[in-house]
Amino acid sequence: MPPNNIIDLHGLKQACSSCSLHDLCIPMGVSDQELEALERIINRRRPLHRGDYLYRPGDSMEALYAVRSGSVKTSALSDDGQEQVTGFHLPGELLGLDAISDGTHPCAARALETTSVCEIPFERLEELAGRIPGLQRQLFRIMSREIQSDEHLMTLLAKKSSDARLAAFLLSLSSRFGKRGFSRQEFNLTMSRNDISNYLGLAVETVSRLFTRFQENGLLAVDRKLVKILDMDRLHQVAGAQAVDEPRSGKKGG
Amino acid sequence: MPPNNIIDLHGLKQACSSCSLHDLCIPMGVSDQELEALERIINRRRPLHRGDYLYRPGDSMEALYAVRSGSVKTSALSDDGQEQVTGFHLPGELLGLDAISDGTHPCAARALETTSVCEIPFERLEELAGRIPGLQRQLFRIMSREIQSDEHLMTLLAKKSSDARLAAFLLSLSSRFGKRGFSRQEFNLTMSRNDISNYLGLAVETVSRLFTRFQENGLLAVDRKLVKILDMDRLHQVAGAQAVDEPRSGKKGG
DNA sequence: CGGCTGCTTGATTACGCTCAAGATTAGTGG
DNA sequence: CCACTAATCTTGAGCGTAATCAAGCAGCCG
Repeated sequence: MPPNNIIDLHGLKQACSSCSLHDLCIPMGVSDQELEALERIINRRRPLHRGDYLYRPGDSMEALYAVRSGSVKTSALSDDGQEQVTGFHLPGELLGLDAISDGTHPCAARALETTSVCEIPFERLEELAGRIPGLQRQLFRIMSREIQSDEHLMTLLAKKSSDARLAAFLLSLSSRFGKRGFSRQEFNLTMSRNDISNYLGLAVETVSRLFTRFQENGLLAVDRKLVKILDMDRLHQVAGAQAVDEPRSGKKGG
Repeated sequence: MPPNNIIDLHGLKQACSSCSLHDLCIPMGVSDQELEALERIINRRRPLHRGDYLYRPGDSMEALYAVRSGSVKTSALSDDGQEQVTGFHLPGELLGLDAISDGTHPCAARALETTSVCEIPFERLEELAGRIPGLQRQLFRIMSREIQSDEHLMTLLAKKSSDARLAAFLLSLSSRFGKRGFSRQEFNLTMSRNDISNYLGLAVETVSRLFTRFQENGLLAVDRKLVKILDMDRLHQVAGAQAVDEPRSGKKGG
């Protein structure tokens, strides 16, 4: 008989142990035996299509979600009702951590492309974490990392010029793609220019102009959604300092 | 004999059960019995003076800290070496959550005034959390709340005008002081204008001008560090929408 | 093929920054 | 307690970056 610790929905098996995201996702630092217990509580959700909501603000939080493939955007509504994109999530990343405190999702999560996720019922995860120290620790670590990266983004928004923001954004994507075994030089932006600008606290027009300028300056080759990083070093410089970009005309970046 | 679950350092007893911050701090949602176990691992630190570091970036993280009295500012160094203030922490708030993932503090924590903190050795806290479900849950909640409030700040930095930022900042302080039993209308800013401007992603001069304008418009009465909120409703309006402030000259807020 | 949405480009505006100087406060030592 | 210094804060003038407004272009859907 089929082992029922491997749930088989929609004709696809899933198992953390064989998952390529093992090193990035929850299982990291958990023994094989403990992994089985974790696998037993995880459900596989039907794949989401572009634009589908994984959850909406106000939805009660029953589970965390780990992205398996595809990508997801999370966004909050500010007091005055406008959207603020709070993050883009790649395979191996955990969604819904901000909902634990209230038991209700403060954010929306929407698929940017065809996306599949693992659903991890939170109560059972909590219970398991109490019994498996390595799992508890890993959850603390993941949440801590989230806080750290939020602080990083705060710094970006508070202190950096528009070109530094976009450069840092591209480098972050590059690095995350690299960790997942994809190219660090060339990748597809699954989100719209609008999403990017929203996330970075800029106007769409500014982001569009920046892509053009980065391309003119030989930092990137951009073809619609496809981005090729041509000069990683200079991109790092642009991301680090403020407007150290070097436009061909000699005038200071803007 | 004195119960040795109440540690007595520097002549001061401490006990979570009798602490006025009970409802805000870790103990919330933990039974009396479990509280004793928590109290046993918490150390009391000698009070910090204004400017003292609780920890510095790069310090290894051995403990979390709960503010008991006073206030603390946390700040990170961005790639290009400038300071970014990431938060101001009032009594009952937990510090050091961003250090769990690496075991190293990415931020500095500095006392803004004479401040006392509880030191909570993290390894022992983790171990305890594994045995006390309510404690584990409360820790997840606290970290989740931190993520949520970071997202809120991201929205502030990405979308709001300068006056909305300052208004939101003051309202946040007001609400937090209120929860601690202090006045919501009148309080002291323990941080410098520089710290505020840094935190809000503005120039010092802008913050200074905003205080002046808020006062001219009858929103606040400001006397150096002392702030009195005169019109809470309009301050909320300013914080919510962008530049809905109504300067006497009739020109739109800027 | 037509209508739509998303993206790009241009012109102009404005918000908040920078630079600069002066005022007030806090800190220090006689 | 007061004088002196240093730091913080306030105010003003001018500028620059990115937003806004406006139009045209390209890709994508039915």
